[in-house]
Amino acid sequence: MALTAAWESRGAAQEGGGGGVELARSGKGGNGEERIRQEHMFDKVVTPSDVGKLNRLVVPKQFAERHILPRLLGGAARAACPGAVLRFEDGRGGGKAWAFRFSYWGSSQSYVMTKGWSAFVRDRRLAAGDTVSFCRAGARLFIDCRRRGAGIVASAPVTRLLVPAVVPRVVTLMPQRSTPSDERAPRGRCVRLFGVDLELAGAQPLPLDLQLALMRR
Amino acid sequence: MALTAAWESRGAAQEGGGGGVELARSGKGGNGEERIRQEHMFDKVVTPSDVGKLNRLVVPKQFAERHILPRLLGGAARAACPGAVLRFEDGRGGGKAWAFRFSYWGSSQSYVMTKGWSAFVRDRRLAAGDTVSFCRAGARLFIDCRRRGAGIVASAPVTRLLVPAVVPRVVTLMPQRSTPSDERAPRGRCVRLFGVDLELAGAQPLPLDLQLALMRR
DNA sequence: TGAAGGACCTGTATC
DNA sequence: AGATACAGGTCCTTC
Repeated sequence: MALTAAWESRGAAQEGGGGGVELARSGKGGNGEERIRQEHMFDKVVTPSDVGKLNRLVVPKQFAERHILPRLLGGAARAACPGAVLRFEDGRGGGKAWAFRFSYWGSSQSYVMTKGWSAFVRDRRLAAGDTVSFCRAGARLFIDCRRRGAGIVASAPVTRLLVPAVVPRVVTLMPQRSTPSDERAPRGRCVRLFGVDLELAGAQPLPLDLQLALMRR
Repeated sequence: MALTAAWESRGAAQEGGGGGVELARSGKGGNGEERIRQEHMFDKVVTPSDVGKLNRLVVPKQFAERHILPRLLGGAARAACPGAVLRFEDGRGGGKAWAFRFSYWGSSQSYVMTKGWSAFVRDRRLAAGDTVSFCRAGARLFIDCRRRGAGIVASAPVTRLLVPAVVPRVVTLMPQRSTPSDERAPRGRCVRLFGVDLELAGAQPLPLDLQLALMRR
């Protein structure tokens, strides 16, 4: 089965288009630096199940059907793509990337990211109440997260501007976890999300920006 | 886990050789009676999953690769035989036989018996902690089981002798199940296992002793 | 409809 | 410490 479909830029990639964000990051600079026009796709405040033993993230149907499915097989629907793999670059930069199997569970009529998801949860120490955020820049996908309480109210329309680098602290309604914070990404950095250009640490720009690989069978 | 003997008569099939067992059973006699030289292959103390809803028995890799795979397709390995059916005669005699689908699950890199296994579990009222025992005699395969606590210490070398007809009771470390014992095969008979000749009740000697049928795909 | 079967996945223990 | 084995799960199709 050929999953060719281009995730291509329909709006944001047009110059000066609608929701694109273009910022330069003055970071480690060098030849790895690159301007990236990013478009926010969606946030989700993860549930206990999303970060628990079920090893899956339920993807809101709207997001799945509006942003992911149309790109798979050029509009062919559920049955056609039983097991696609989506590759997301780490929103913090550093060249790390995450691959998630994206599929539809007919029994619960929901879209999920399964294989690979638990690794992200572990690595980022994601906990219930935290927010994962998905973004794209052209054909490249990005994922990042922020802690609960570090929130930005995400009520803006699709392809909105991303979070500012500095945000007001809000009241924490849920008890803080016991995990030592120094084991996590610093909160300031986490909040920054996709609002800035990503530093490309690796030399090569990762040949496959959006890797849609059908898994065996 | 003691993974013992070669499938082939390396020692046992030679006359008077090492591990072969040859006993006459004076039972129902008649023309169905037959002497069978049996060679023990392997035991497994079944886990809750092996007898639960998963409907599969995980076959220890060593046993699968050393005793089963070489016989399938003349040594062709995993990819070549994705779904074979192994036929085992019931170790208690009576002409009953069990067919199990034998396959390899690449995702967990483990060998399993699937289709047909749950029927055996039900029929023999196999429970976690019980032991299933696989044996062969020439090209014929046999399966039997014994209750936990009725154990024989299986620490003998390859192609060891099988269990004696009478064994000392050993201390039962695990609590006895509540299942009434009269619903099961008598313990004495069960313990006997393959240590005696099998009575062939059926008229025809079952045309295919070792049935290796490749299934679809 | 439900149970069985088939393929897939993952954490844990172990080597 | 990385790789492996496997116990215990998932969903989904078939019957």
